[in-house]
Formats: sequence, C-alpha cells, structure tokens
Amino acid sequence: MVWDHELNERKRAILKSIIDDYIESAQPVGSRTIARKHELGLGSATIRNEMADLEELGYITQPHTSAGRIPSDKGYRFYVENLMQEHKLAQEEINRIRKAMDERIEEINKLFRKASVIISRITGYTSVVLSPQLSRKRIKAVQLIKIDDRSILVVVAAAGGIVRHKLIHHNHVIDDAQLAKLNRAASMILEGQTTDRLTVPLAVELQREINMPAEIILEILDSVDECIGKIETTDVYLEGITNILNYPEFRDLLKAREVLEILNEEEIITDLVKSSARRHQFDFRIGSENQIDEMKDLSIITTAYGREGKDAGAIGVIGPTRMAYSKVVSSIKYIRELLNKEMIRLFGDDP
Amino acid sequence: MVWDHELNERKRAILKSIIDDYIESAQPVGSRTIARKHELGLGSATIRNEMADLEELGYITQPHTSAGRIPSDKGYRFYVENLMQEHKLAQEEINRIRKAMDERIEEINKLFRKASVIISRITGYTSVVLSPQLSRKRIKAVQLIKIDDRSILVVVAAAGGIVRHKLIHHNHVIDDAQLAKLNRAASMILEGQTTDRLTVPLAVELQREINMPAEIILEILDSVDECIGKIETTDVYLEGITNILNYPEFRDLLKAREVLEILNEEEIITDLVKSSARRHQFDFRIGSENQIDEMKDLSIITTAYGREGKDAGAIGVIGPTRMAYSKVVSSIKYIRELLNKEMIRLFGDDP
DNA sequence: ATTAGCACTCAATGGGATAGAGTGCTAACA
DNA sequence: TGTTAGCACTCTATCCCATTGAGTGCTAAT
Repeated sequence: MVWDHELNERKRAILKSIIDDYIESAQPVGSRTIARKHELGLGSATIRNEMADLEELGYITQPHTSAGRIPSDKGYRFYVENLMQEHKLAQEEINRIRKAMDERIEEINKLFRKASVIISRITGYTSVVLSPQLSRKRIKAVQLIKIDDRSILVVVAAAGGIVRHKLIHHNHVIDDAQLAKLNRAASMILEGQTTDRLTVPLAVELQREINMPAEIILEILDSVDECIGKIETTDVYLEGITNILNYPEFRDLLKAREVLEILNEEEIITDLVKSSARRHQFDFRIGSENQIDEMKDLSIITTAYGREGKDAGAIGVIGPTRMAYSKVVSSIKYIRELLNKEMIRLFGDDP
Repeated sequence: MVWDHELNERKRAILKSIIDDYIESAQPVGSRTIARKHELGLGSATIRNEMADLEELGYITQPHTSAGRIPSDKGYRFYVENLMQEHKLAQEEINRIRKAMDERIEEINKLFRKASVIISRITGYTSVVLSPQLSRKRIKAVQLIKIDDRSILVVVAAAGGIVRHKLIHHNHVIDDAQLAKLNRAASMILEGQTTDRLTVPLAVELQREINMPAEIILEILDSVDECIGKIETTDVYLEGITNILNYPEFRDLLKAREVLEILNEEEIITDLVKSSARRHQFDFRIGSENQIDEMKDLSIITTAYGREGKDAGAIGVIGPTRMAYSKVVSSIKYIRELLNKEMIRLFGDDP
C-alpha cells in the first residue's frame, strides 16, 4: 500500500489511538497509556519517539513539557479524513431515537424541532436544523381576505405547505366586488409562478382595470412581495446550547460565556451551517478552521438532508473540537433517514 | 410614626444599608463598612448589636462566623416592600432606550422582541416579554382556500391582527362551488364570535346542506378549532439568558448550568411570568418564594403592560436574588410606557 | 443606651514540600 | 538499524501549614 502522505501506518495507528483516547478522557495522553491500552505491540519508548515526530509534524501538541499529548486541529482534520472508524449506535440509543421520531407529527416545523432536540440529546452537543432552502418554490395560491372596513389580509401559499400572510391597514372603502376582482387578478398573475426572481406586475395597469386607489394596490402588491420574500427564509432550530457546559474544556466561566454567547447568535450559526452544508456528504470545520475567533475551540459538523439537490435543508452539530466525531456522524445519518421519510410522508414526493 | 412591624427606624436604616451595599458589591457586609459608608451617626459596635438582632429576626444571615452579613430572602422581601427607593435612570440609559425604541417597527412580534432585548440590555439580567393574553378575541374572518386538488388551507383571523392557519390534505374532489358554500357557512357561523368557549357547530348538519363527505368536513372543523386554539397562545420573547453568567453567585459551573437549563425551559418561565403578572403593579418573587427548586437563587420581577384589564401582556426580569430591584423596576416602567404607545400606534385604540 | 477595646473565629492567601505523570536521551540489545 | 529499558529531568497538581485580615461577640467604661 502506498501512502500519499507523510504518515506511515504506525504513525497513523498511534495518532488514532491518541485521538480516540483523548476524545474519551479529555486528558493529555502519554506514551505509556497507549502502550498499555491499545495493543500495538510496541514499547512506550518507541511510541515516545513516534510522538515526538507527530508533534514535529504538527498533529499533536504538548500543553507543557511533562504532560502527555493532545491532538491539534491538524490532527483532528487528519483523523476525520483518514482514521475515524464508523461508530455503531447502541441498541438503546436506536430505540430512543425511533421512539421519539415515531409519534406522528403533522406540522413540519414541529418535525424539525423534534429532530433537532433528538440530535442534541443523542450526541450531547448543540444541534442546529435548518428548514429546507425554499427558493424556486411554486406559488400555489394568493388570496386577499377582507378583515374589516379598514384591513385586508394577504395570504400567500407555496408548494410544500408553506404559508405566509400579512395584514394591511388602509383608509379607503373597498367593496366586495372590487376585492373579488383583485383576487382573481392576483391569482391569474401569480399562481404557478416560482418565487425566485418574481416581478410583481405593474400597479398602474391593475388600477385602470379595477378602479381602486393606486395607493392601496401598491400596498397590497408590496405585501405579496414581502410574503414571497418570507417564503424563502429558512427557519432555525437550535437546541442543546447548554450542553456545552458539560465539557471540561469550558470549565472556565469566561470561555464558557463567550461560547454560549456566540451560540446564541442565530444568524451567525445559521450562516455557518448554511454555507458549509451544501452536499449530502459530511463537512467538518475544526477549531480554527472556523473564521470566527470565539469558535476556535469548537468544531461543527454539517450535512444536508432532504432530496439531493434542490430543496435540501441542513443539519449541524456543534461541540468542542474534542468531539466524538464518528458518533455524531452516525447519529446524524440515522436521524436524517427518519427525517427524510417523515418529510416524504408529509409532502409526498414532489411537494 | 407608628410601625406595624417588628423593625424600628434604626433597624430599617441599617437593613437598607446592608442590602444596598450587598447588591452593589456581592460581598458580605460588615458593621464597620456600614458605620463608615453610610452616615447613620452610629459606631460599629452599635450596628453590630442591631445586626445581631436582625439576624435573629431572620432578615440577614452570616455565611460563616467571621464574615459580614448578607440579606436573606425575607430581608429582600422587606426591602422591596418597605425600604427600596425609586431609582433614577441615568440620562445615558434613557437615551439608549429611546434611540432603540424610536425606529418604527411595523410587525408586532418584532416590537415585543425589541422590547425584550432592550430590557435585558439595560438591566443586565434575563428578560421575558409575553405577548398579550388573547382569550376572548373576536373572530374577524374565516376562509378556506383551495391550494390544489388534495389540499385546503384554513385561515382564521382574529381582532388585533392575529392570524393562524392550517393546511389540510385530503383524498376527495371538492369543486369550487362546494368550497364557496362551505366558506359562506363558516363565515356565517363563526365570524363575530369570541374565541373563548366557542363550540364548533355540528358537522352532520353542514354535511347535509353542502353534500360533502363528513370526513372532510370534520377535518376542516378540527382545523378551524385548532387555529382558534392557537390564537390564544401567547408568544414568548426571552432574551439575555447568558447575562446570568456575569454574576459571581453563579461562578460555580454546576449551579450556572442548572440555572441556564431552567431559563431555557420556555414553558416554565412563561407560566411563572403569566401567573404572577396579572396586575399593573409589580410583583416580586424572591428566591425560595419560587416553588421551583432550581430557582432558589433567582428572583423574578413581573408586571403587566397594555391596557389595564383585558388583553394585557406581561413583562418579567429574572436575575440573582441579589438583584438591583429598584433599577429594574424603573427600567421596566420606562420601557413599558414606550411599548404601550407603540402598541396604540400599531393597533389603534381598540384593535 | 452607646461604644471602645479585646479576644476569638474563620476564610482566604501564599509559600514550600511532595508526589506523580510524562518526557527526552543514552546505551544496550536483537 | 530499529527497538526498548533505564534514568535523570521537568513541570503540574495537591496537600499542608503559617499568616493575614476582616469581622464578630462580649465586657467594661462612658
């Protein structure tokens, strides 16, 4: 076997042992520990030498001279790409997940929330679920509803069960006939269109036809536009933020606070997950690979769910760089399958 | 002046000094400190004697023999009821609040969120804003919208700009005429009713009249019912949870985690705020006065906003028992006024 | 009734001393 | 030549102990 890499098999085995051990114990791991626990058939001195090499190459570091080694970000990176083994979920965990996902949920947002909760429970980290990217959705219905003499409700429904609405207040009298006309026009023009790059038609033209104040028509069109805009926003389901406090790397309150604060910034987290979870493969951002300074001790694992391609949503798990990467991957994979099935059940094949 | 209470004026003054001092410093306060800082014209020995009395009466306690005193929950209780002075907000703070509230917001939920954010920023604690209690709202419109051959969207609008909707999937063919009939019937029966204790009318009767499968009619009625139910739910705007970590009483990670976890339980917090903020006065729950064990080191200040009586919402601030009670009260009062004004602007006088 | 004075208590702080985990290096070995 | 046992060395963590100082309660004097 030929390695396209600077690490020979023995170094790989040792690095893997160090990381596996460290992920479990959170303690710097020394050469003796490895010689004992993992059966590599090597003496501690040999391992010591190899560790010195691994350190020189930047895969591990020493917190101080007389301590064991801990993985560097580069070490983790190599681990997730080359060393990590598939993790088998315990039967008990599988049962928990199945049980939780089994109860039928009819509202899509509750489904996402539930998925997020389960992921954070099973992994013990913070989880993020983003609802599917909904640009290019087909508009199924547009309806104006008269609420009272001074208010009209604009409702826009799109494929996939997405509904947005907006209430308008005005000072004109609009009779039912006018509203009906307007309704018909709106339906005609908008229904069946896709939401991306949809131009709301000319108010002037409508006005001549329906004989209503331009002002009102403009406002209505604005609202429709706004609703369409809102259809494209993704919802965020962020769960288990405080789980972070369970890990010794955040025993320092200042650091913990910093991290919690950044996790509470929904926009930041959303962008992060959205930008990396394009494909159905798993994407890892380890420690300093995140641009954000406050996240240099965190890793984030992301992937997409839903149908490959168009309207895929995203799943992310955030934890300390010392994360149980393989367990997280297995958990996400398993839950993703269940989630996909539920979505098909709710939406059918082409929503 | 006659006191209806076991504390004479001097004891009151000393208790107030202790609490004011402790709120600021978070350190047990000793007799010397009080003799020096607050000009009571008393020697430290005298104060010592009074403090011994106050301790015996349960208003203050000693963490250990040779430490100063800290207020007990009973002490804080007496403080907020009898001793606390009005706090004047700094001009700089007033400016900050005004500036933040000044920009026009057209969506009511954004308004509440903003209010919550400002309160948590100004006070430095966790803030909760509950949208107005909406039971007994009048239903303004009910509309069924055909989305496609197999789906109908039910939309219910109530007074105050509240809109809820639900999507139904079915397997029957429903033509436009039938839907129109159903629409008229629903409008007739439901519009103008109030949401509390509303009985959705008999499906059988409707079925005979409209000639649609009972199944579908039932489902539609269920959805309407569900929407009405959802109208009565209050939204929660919880902000500044991590502020709690700024205070030394939660320097212990275990305690901090416990507290953060309970603050993240929206339902618990909502119930707490809802149950205590009935009137426009301020309600204080100090430490162990909360039933919940995890909150024994937290206090919560609540009050109502909006029009006295019917559809008032609630504001709450949660912090350590060692909270700047008077500053919180002033801040809430000030922001509440601005919030009320904005709501009138958005809704008019009778929404 | 008040207070100065004093003995006493107790947490907090800081300085060794010690233990132990781990390393790097050297020399011996297969 | 690669591997390993052995050893001196390093550095942190922990425990112990003395010291400090803030604060108290009590007593006696004012």
